Amino acid sequence: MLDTYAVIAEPSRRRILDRLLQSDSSVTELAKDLGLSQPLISKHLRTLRESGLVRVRVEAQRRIYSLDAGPLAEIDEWLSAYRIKWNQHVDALAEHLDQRKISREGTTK
Amino acid sequence: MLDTYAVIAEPSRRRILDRLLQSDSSVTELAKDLGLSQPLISKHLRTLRESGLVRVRVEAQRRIYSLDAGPLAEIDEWLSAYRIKWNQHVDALAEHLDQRKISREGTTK
DNA sequence: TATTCATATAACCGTCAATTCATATATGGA
DNA sequence: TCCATATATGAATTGACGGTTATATGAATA
Repeated sequence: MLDTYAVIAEPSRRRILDRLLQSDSSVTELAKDLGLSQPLISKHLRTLRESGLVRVRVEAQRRIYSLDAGPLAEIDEWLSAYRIKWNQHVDALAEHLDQRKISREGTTK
Repeated sequence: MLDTYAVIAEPSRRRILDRLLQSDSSVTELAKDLGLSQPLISKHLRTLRESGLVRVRVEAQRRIYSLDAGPLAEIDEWLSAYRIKWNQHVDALAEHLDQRKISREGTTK
């Protein structure tokens, strides 16, 4: 089973969470809203369920998924040790982004 | 190239960052402290470098790595939308506990 | 009951990252 | 110059994960 860090490393799963932040949703509704296949959504929801980030309730044939942000607190705690630091390094960040931009300008992608 | 979420999804890389939070360090020192092989540390450091989370300076034969927490701000921002949710959860829990407390206050027990 | 809707899951494939081993590069010191 | 130290990197392996297709399960409905 994936830990919370690995779970939110996946962009589609973050989109699912962002969507559930707005309102609870069924699987089909999520698939339609995010433009992803139903099996893929179901798979991601399984991962999210197993990591405790979403919960399900059954309504007739539908499964309604809702957000549980609790597990994200662990990451927030880990980040807190770094929060003091990044203000000190704003200049370095800007410089780094410039470097990345320059790197990408030579690529086909 | 991995994005910041993927970079910190790797436990060893988080350990490297945690280590660098204490003090700057050479590759060999990191390898020794974390009990990982030198090539592995170098590879993780490359990833961390490319994502802007660490910087290097050369001191004789050594490369001294230091932390740059800047990119973590992106994750912190993403989390901020959820922060209110787990506070709600905590509030709800606290309220629930308060209710129980109030209930008990009427009883002889 | 037959059918349709909603969801989960199995089987499979391709990709990609983590890890190890061996080696290259570069610096400092004898 | 020769050797040791410090680090990076290439090659190869392995395993895990995202995504698709096809199918199973089960509930609602005509």
